[in-house]
Amino acid sequence: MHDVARAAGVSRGTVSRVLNGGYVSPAARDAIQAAIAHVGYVPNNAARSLVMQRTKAVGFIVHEPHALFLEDPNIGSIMLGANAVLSEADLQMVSLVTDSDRDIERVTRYLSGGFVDGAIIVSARAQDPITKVVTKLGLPAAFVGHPPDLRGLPFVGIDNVRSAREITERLVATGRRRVGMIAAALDRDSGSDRLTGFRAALGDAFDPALVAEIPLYEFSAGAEGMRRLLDVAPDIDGVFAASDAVAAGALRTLREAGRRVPEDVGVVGFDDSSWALRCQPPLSTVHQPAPLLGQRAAELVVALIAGAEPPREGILLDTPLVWRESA
Amino acid sequence: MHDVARAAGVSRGTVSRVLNGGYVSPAARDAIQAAIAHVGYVPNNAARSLVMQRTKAVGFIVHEPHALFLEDPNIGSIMLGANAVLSEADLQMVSLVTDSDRDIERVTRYLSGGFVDGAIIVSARAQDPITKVVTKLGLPAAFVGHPPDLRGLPFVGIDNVRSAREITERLVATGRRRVGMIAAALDRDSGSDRLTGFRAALGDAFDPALVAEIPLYEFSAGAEGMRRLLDVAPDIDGVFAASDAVAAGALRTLREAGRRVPEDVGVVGFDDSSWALRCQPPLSTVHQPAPLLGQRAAELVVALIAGAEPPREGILLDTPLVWRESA
DNA sequence: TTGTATGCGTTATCAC
DNA sequence: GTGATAACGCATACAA
Repeated sequence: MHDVARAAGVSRGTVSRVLNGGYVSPAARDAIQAAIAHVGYVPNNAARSLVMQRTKAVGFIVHEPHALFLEDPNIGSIMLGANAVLSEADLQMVSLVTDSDRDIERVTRYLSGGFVDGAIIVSARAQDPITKVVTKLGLPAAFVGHPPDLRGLPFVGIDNVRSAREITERLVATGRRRVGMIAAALDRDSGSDRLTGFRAALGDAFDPALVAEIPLYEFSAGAEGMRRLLDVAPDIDGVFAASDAVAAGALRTLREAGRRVPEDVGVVGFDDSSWALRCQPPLSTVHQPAPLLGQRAAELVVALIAGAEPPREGILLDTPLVWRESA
Repeated sequence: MHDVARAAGVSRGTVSRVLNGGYVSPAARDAIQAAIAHVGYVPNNAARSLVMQRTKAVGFIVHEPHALFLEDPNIGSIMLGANAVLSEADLQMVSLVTDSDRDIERVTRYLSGGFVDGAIIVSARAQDPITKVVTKLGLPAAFVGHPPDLRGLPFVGIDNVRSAREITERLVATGRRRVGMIAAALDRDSGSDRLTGFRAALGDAFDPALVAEIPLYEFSAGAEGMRRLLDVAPDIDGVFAASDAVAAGALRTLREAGRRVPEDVGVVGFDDSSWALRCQPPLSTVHQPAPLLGQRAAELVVALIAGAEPPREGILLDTPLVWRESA
């Protein structure tokens, strides 16, 4: 900047003013802009954030061991949704992957070090180091997903229990007698909530034997889960898969077993991701508004950064059923 | 920090020394650490980078309009590979998504503003704003993929021409007479190179009519491409799909058309992504070492940041064929 | 309208 | 070993 000021024959203060839009004469402005272009000057963000106390950057963190970046079709959409509104607010979204404990430790340092003005955090827990540092620092943050122990912090999510109950009821309404579930990720709230909803829908008809548990929302695990279901209940005629990817796996197993879908067995999924349309037949499923989740979360942090009061309670988004041909 | 110094009864300089590991008496050290814990002090990165002239952060940029984060199964693996080595070097990887022209402009500002010490850039072009700013600033950077116009800049990639030629030759060697290609993303070097390799493998037997062009590496586009191939050449008995996702789409079309794979027509893909094993039958394909790509690129920037000379030429990684049951 | 001076929170170079 | 003090590059209140 010193160079620019000298080249333009003005003081550094004036240069700063044209950069930030203050009072400056047209003549000086022109000279300075020419000088800027000439010396190829770029302002130093570190210095700027030091004095401004803000970076115009917002962190996007998926706090999940071994980044399910690769697995979960929703994450990407959430990211893009968040980025859209952050971008509109001229905030740079920086996404931080936490693939190991060491990463988590470094990310917390990054957050607390003042590199970002706020953060969006996907799938966190209250006892997480990241959640802790956020609350401790009072960093403007919004969470996506709502683990039971996170109440009190601003979040946006969906009602997994209710969605699961609704789609199960709809499945039952197609006349199924023996309906089971491939339940995934029971250690996460999304997974256990979906099972809860399924159970609620069935009421007395619920049969624990008809629940196949798998660790993750994965295609291959879904195929395996369906195999187990078929073993314990060859007469099964309805299946609620905990996600579309899981449902796709189930479909594969059913085809291999010679069962027709939806004639012999009805299958429903969850997410309404690209899997749903890619399946044969296309899946009936719960629409999860992933991009909207990201948008709302971003709007939250933007408001928080602007000084707004954190909302008293979380935001729950609608999850309409989309009925296709698999049930 | 002022608070810490006062609470511990020392000067700020001494506090800084225990943080960075300098000579300091055990007594003072203990007092300071206690004070740090007590006031909940966290160092300010902005101030630190301002004086240190480094941030210990590296940008990871996928420079592709409308982030193919969602589409490309490789990106995630490249990211994780890169993060692994950056993490090892205690560097924070921050990934920047460019989903619009506005994003691109903001990301260039972010890069030039000194928020990162280096960058890894996936699928860039020489005339890109991002590439330009990188070269102009002399920012330590490594590119993944090697568009023809990028020579001179450090990169790591694979030999698409050769890989495509090899797998096509292998496909022909299974006795196929009429082999076609579903060529995707011909506007990108990866896409056009794979077509070039395919053509080279076939030599005189190459028939332009047997090339179906699709815009992106997508399942549904693959299904559509296969449909077109079947129209122009019902007797087709071999297909090279430009990616596994494309091949998966082709498989769907073939099944719908009543063709058996590999009996009636042999199909091969590219990437060796999760699609390959998910297909029925599992795909023969070209293994693309995505995580390694990320690792090597990260190693490059780490070396560059440490002051190493940029390598004279790019690094090309091996792409072994993996032969399964689809051909 | 513009120049000057001060401070943002650290590290690093000195003397002590 | 430790305490002052000068940068680092910028924004801004104040003076001119």
